[in-house]
This record gives sequence, structure tokens and C-alpha cells, in this order.
Amino acid sequence: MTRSTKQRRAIRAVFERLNRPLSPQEILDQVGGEVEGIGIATVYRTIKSFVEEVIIVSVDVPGEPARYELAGKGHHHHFRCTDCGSVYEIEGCVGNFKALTPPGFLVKDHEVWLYGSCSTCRASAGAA
Amino acid sequence: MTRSTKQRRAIRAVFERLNRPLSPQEILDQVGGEVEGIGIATVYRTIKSFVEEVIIVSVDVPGEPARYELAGKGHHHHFRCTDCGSVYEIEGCVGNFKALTPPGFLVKDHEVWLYGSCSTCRASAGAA
DNA sequence: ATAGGTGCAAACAGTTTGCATGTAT
DNA sequence: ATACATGCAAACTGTTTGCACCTAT
Repeated sequence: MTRSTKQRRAIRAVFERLNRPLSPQEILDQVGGEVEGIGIATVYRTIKSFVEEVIIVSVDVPGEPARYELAGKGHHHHFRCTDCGSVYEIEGCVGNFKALTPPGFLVKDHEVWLYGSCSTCRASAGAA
Repeated sequence: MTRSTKQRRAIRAVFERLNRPLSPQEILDQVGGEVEGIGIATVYRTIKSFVEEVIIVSVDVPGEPARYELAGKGHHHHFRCTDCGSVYEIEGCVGNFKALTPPGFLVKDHEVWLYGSCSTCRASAGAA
């Protein structure tokens, strides 16, 4: 069975604390302060294990390395700020994707990404 | 200025012949038959040069390396077959993404991906 | 003739894995 | 005690770059 180690507890806590899609490096940076000497390999192995246990799910960002977020959030999509690179969760879904489906194809899932400026970046750009 | 070499002509021809989003490796496989001894570095350099000249544009597939397709096709999205991995272009767009935008955020662009089985895979699965 | 292109191999970034050691159970 | 977890370094994949040679202009 999977064990409760300080590394795994700390990584899980980071997901609960930040509550947004995180990259492996972001996780390491966050956890590095708490757990002395933790290596990136442990982060990757823990991610893989958490995904198998469905504690987290992967968020496949187009054009960049995957991020991970807590599982069980229900259907939602993501917004990526093209200024600061942060990824945010957005609620709701505009449907009727099947209308776009070419004949003979079977759609099982879909993904929507919005790109633009997040409120933080808009505020600081306005202030600058 | 950029020159017309047999490698570049062959790579461009592959895009025109296959007319779907291609990965660098797919391009190399296609071109390898025509141009003796062509290397992957040339493919990458040619891709970069074509993107700058807006002959092709990148298609950022969530969770896998970027592909490239001919530029100038107008607004469209993509379908990825989860059985064979091929990416297809789909026409049309279901709008109203702004409705999902969190307050304070500015949406400049969006991307939609459909996942499922392409007609080829559905046909062969039915026959199997 | 010469600037840009090519092939090869080395370098890089992100991710995975082998192995000896550490630790939760 | 022992099986699973960790840290490190090596390996691997996808991509970029340095360098000597080649070729379209």
C-alpha cells in the first residue's frame, strides 16, 4: 500500500493550499522550503501515484508541460494568462460541441481553453 | 533572404500533400524518402523559419509535442483521435466563451479540442 | 564570392528509471 | 523485518545549437 511520508503529505498540502493547476517545478519550489533535500524525482513519482489514486488529475496545457490539480471538481475548463503564464480554473461550459463533429466521428470528450489577461495582470498593467 | 533548397521544398510539399497538423517526426518520416540524409535538425530549423514567414502555424496539442499546419485557414479547431492519435481539423466554432470569463479577466483568444474516435478507427473497430 | 542552409554531434529541458539507502508499517 | 519511498545520477525524449562543410544566389 501507499505510505504516508512527509514528502507526500507536503505535496498534497501544496495542492490544497494553492488550489490551482501546478507544474512539477512549482510543486518542488513550494515544497522545498518545508522538506529539506526533496528531489524532483520524488515530485514526479508522487504525482504519478496521486494520479493513480485519483487524488489529482492532469491538466494538459496546450504547448507547455502538464500541470496537475485536485481531482473531483466536476466539469470545468481553464484560462491561461498570456502575460504571467498562470492557469486558472473557470466554471461552466458552453455546450453543443457535437454540432462541430465531422460525419463518422464519435466525440467522447472536449476541452476549452481561454487565453488573455488575468485580473492581476490587468490591474498592474493599468497601474504601470 | 531565405533560399529555396530541396529540403525546404520537400517539407513544404509534405504540408500541402497531407494537409493536416504534422509533428516534426512525421515530417521527417515523410521527407526521408525523397531527400537522402536529411536530419531532424533541418526539419526543426525549417519549421521555425516557416512559422516566421507565416507559411505554417503551430498547433499546440494538449499533452503532447506541437504539430504544425499550413497557415491561412481561418478560424477552426481540432479533433484528436484517442485511438490512433491523429489530429484533424474541424470547421466551425461554437461561440459565447466570454460568458465563462471570470470578472476582471480579459479574453483575447480561445481554443477547443474534441476527443474521440475518428471515422477510420470506428470503421476498423466495427470490422474487428 | 558569400551569406545562408545542412548534417552531425553535443548540449539542453523535462521526465523517467536503476540502485543503494532510508523509513513507515 | 520488509516492502515501499527517497535521493542521486544516469538515461531518455523532444528540441536547440555550434561548427565545419555545402550550395543557392
